[in-house]
Amino acid sequence: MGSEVSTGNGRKARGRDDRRQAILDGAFALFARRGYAQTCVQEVAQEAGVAKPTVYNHLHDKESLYREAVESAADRVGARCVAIVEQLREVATDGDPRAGLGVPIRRLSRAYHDEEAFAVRQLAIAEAGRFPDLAASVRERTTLRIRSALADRLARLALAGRLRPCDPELAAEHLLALLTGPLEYRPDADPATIADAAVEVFLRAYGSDHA
Amino acid sequence: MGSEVSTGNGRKARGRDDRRQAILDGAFALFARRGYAQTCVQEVAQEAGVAKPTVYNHLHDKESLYREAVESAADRVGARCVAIVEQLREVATDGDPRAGLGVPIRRLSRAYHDEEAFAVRQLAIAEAGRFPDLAASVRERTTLRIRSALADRLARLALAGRLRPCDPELAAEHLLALLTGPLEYRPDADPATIADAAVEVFLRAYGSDHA
Amino acid sequence: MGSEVSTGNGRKARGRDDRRQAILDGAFALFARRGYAQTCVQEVAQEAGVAKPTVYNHLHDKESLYREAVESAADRVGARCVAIVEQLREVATDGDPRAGLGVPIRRLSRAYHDEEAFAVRQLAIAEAGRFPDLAASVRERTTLRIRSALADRLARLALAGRLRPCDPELAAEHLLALLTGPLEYRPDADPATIADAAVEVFLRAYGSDHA
Amino acid sequence: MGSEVSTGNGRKARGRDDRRQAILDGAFALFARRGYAQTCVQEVAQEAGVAKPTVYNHLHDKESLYREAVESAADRVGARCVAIVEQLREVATDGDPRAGLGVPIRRLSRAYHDEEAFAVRQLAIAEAGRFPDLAASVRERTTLRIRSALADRLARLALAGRLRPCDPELAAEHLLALLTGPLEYRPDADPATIADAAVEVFLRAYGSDHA
DNA sequence: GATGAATGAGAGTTCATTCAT
DNA sequence: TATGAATGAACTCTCATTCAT
Repeated sequence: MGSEVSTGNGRKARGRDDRRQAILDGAFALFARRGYAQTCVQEVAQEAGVAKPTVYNHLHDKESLYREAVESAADRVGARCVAIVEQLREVATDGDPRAGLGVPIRRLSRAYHDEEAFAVRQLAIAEAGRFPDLAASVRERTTLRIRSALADRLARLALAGRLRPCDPELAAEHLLALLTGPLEYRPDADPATIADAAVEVFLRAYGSDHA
Repeated sequence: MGSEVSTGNGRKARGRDDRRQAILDGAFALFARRGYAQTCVQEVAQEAGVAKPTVYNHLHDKESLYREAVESAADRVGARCVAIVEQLREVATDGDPRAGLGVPIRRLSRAYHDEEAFAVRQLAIAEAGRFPDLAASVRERTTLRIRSALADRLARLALAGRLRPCDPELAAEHLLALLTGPLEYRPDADPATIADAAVEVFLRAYGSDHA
Repeated sequence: MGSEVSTGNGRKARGRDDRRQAILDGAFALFARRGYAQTCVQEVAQEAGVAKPTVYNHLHDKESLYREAVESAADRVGARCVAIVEQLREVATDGDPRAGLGVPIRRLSRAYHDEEAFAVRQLAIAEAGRFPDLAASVRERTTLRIRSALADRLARLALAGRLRPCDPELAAEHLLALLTGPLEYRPDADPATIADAAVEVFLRAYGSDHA
Repeated sequence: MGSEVSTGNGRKARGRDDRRQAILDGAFALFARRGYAQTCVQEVAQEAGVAKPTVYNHLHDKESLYREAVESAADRVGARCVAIVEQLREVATDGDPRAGLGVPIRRLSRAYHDEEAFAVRQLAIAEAGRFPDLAASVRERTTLRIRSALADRLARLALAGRLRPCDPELAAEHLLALLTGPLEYRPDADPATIADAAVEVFLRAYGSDHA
């Protein structure tokens, strides 16, 4: 309660931001379901329970609306995945790498292939013509951020002698590729199974010889 | 006389198909550059040097136009890649696998990541809302076909003892993933370099022990 | 204050309805002059002094526009004719029926054959293919309503012994047919003359014997 | 067989006319079902089993096609009705007019209200905007021709003292009106019943006093 | 700040009509 | 003469965006 009324300003501002976020979330859902051109601002307004001009008050035009909706969702997805990668921190530096990697990588695989993550990637690519830099922006917020966090962990493992010496950035790319690639071919496969096979292959290629 | 008739017919029929293909090719180029909604049929017609209704005579509506343009290009890309994979036939069954794989995989990497291939994948995903089955259709024509051809080659290599025993389908997926994944992170990287690293990792994981 | 509000609301609401009615009236005039297909929504908008989408805001599409324009005019025509028929109320129950019927039937004849009434009937029939129920709807609003009012009057006359006993519905149909029929053959004839002949024949057939 | 091959010219010419008439008949059926604008020349061609340009070879453009199709059907309808009216010739000049009129008028009623007759009247009115003189042309070919034939018969009856002296043209209009009018109000009524009531009323108004 | 109403611009689609064969 | 193919011209409808309240 205290926080609710802490300041008149705070409440208003929070209210504004909430409404803005509600619009963005509804917009993202609609864009994901129907694509940019099929989704009209009218519908976004309805979904958020406001009138059309209100949408224009918060997001200046349809393009901003799209961009911000996608980037906002990308941040969410990126944050989720990075949080999982960072759980590799302690567990993975000792013990059998296979055991240490297994569980987190499975979780990463699931998070990286859930509905929202797919939608973010799709929307970023779909309108590459209209938003030439959106794909890069989303990549920054998701893939690169995740790769970076993962490379950190792999570097520590290599330093600890649990992986053979390697370029950690490239190793991370390879691990993520092994995670993502097979789902291209079998969209209905179980991410966990894919993950286990990926770890297997990754360790055979990158594990230290005496492992 | 026979040749006259057949030529006459052939010319006509060929003429029709040529025009149709010209429309599809122009459409694909425009769709790739601007996306589905931004591209108007008028422009497609201009690009192909015909009038708008002619486009409608050959392809029933804008949606068919898109679908057929994308599928036609997908067939082209698939055929190119499969042809390269099939060059692995002779070279790869003897000698050092590294040497045998290196060149064709580099070529595959380039073919798999050229402009047209990118565009095909992008257009298939971009309008998943409007064409729910197009992505699958394109996957069938490109990725799955290529994976299948590659799995054939890898199976022969495994049989020849040049790879460790493995599920050739999964091995193919992994090799292709190692080829494709890193380009997601560094779109400007050199496909050849990527390819070499991919082969390196692949062989460390899948090569027979005494290699 | 109450009046202010109600006026304000009234003005707004009235303004909306006025604009809607203006669109319908303009549309009816154009449809009558050129037919459904020849009239484009653009012109309707111009005629009403609004922009094209405004027409679509008020009437959902061209078909609704047509239907509502015709039905609205039909209501007008029906109301006019019924009002005339109801003037038969007092005059016709005593005195010479010929004298009592003469004037109102002349007026009815004119009202039933004025430009708007013709147009309504024509537009209802013209697009019977596209609007299979419009003809019935218009008949309900005009002919049947008028017949019903006229049958009421004739029933009273029969009850008063001024007409021979008869089915008033059928008698009304016959009177109206005698009024309308001849104009089919001579569109330029004077409705009043036609009316007098109709009354003459009607009374010879339906008048009480001692008249 | 003889007539089939009587002359090469005859056959050809007959073939031409047959094809032309087939086109007109198909066109009339389609126009009746869908209206002028909804019917496209393509469909008319299909219905007649020829290619589109063939239609243009026989009938110069869509407007001629419509006009000629409607007029041709109008001639058919008019001829049928006139033939029936002319059966009044012998029967009606002696004996009870009621008996003499009854049957032919029933038949006329049916012929005047069959599907084709309705369609002809509808198509003539429907496109009054585009073909300002078509309604008059059709009226000439149907209503006026029938009225004229009927007036002839009624004149003979009057001359024979079986009807009171009257303007036969007007009397014919009135009889036809009594026949047609009630069907406006009850499209599903039985034409024969209507006809009987019409004859009843007509004779009460126009019958000679001592009948 | 939020809304109902209005609009300018533009796109897909259809069709009568004409060539070239 | 009959046709397959091509086209110019329209027209319906939609939508992002802006006023006035």
